[in-house]
Amino acid sequence: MKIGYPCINTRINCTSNTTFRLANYSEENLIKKVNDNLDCLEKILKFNLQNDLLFFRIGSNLVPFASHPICTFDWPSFFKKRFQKLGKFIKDNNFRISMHPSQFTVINSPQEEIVRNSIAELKWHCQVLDLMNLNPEHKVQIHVGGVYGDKVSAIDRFIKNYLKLPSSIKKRLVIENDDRSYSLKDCLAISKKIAIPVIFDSFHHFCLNNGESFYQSLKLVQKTWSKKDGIIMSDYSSQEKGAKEGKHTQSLVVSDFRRYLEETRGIDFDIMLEIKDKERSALQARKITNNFFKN
DNA sequence: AGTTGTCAAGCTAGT
DNA sequence: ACTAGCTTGACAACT
Repeated sequence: MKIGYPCINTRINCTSNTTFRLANYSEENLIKKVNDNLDCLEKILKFNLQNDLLFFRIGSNLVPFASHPICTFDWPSFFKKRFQKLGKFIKDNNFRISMHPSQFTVINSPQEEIVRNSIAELKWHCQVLDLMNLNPEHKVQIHVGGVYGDKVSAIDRFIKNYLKLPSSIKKRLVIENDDRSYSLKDCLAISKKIAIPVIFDSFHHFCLNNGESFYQSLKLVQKTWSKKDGIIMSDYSSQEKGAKEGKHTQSLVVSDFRRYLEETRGIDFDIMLEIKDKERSALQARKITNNFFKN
C-alpha cells in the first residue's frame, strides 16, 4: 500500500503550483513558473522518498494556462529533458503519480465548448505524464460531471464523449465517485459499458452510497482495474466535525483511519489522503499502516 | 511584512 | 439571485 497526499507539501518552502495572472501572460513568465514548479516538485518528491510516501498527486498548475488559447508556446519540447529526468526519478524509486484536473473539466456537458475545453485540459495532463515516460498505471482522475436534471442522458453523453477521446487520454483516465451526483454504483455502471477504471473515494462514498461497505466497494472497484492499470487507487478523507457534510477534515482522524484499515483488510490499494494538513497526515498514516500490516 | 480582494474555466445544493 | 464547497490556494496590489 502506497500512501500519498495531494499537490502541496506544507513544510517545504515552495510549491509546485506557482502561477500568474492571465493578464500577465508572457513566454518569459511561463518558462520561469514552470521551471520553479519543476524545481519544487523535485524537492517534494525527494522529501516523499525519504519518508516512504510513494504516492503523489501533481497539481494542475504545474504548467499554468497549458490549455488556454493564449498559450501557444511549445512547453513540452522546451521542458522535455526536465520532464524526462523527473520521470526517471519517479520510475527508479517506484512512485505512483496521479493528477486531478479541477472542477471545470466536465466531459458530459451539453455545451460543446465546455467539452472541448475539458478535452484540452485532459490532454495536457496526460501529456505531462507521457513526457515523463510514465506507464498507464499513472492516472488522471475526474468526476463524471453534471446531471443537468437528467442523469440518464448525462451518462449517455459521458459515454459518447469518452469513446471519442484520443487513446493518450483513454489509457490514463479514471472516474471517481462524487459526494452529490454520481455514486459508486453509477460509476460502476459506466465502467461496465466502457471499461474505464473507477477510483474509490471513501469519503464521497460516505456522503452518497447505496449501502455498500468499504470492503465491498473496493472489491467491486478492483474488477474495473486491469493489469496495465496497476493496483487500485483510492482517495481517503473524513468529515470535518461540526462543519456541514462533505467538508474534508483538517487533520487525520486516527480512529476513523484505523477502522477503515480494519474494514478493508486483505485488499491491496494505494491511498491518497485528501486532508488539509497534507504531508503531516500522510506521515501519520504511514506509521499507522506500517504497524498495522506488521500484525 | 502582512492583509485582502481577486483570479480562466462548471456544477450543485442551500440560503 | 447569490454563495459555499468541491478543487490545489496563489497572486498582486494594497496597507
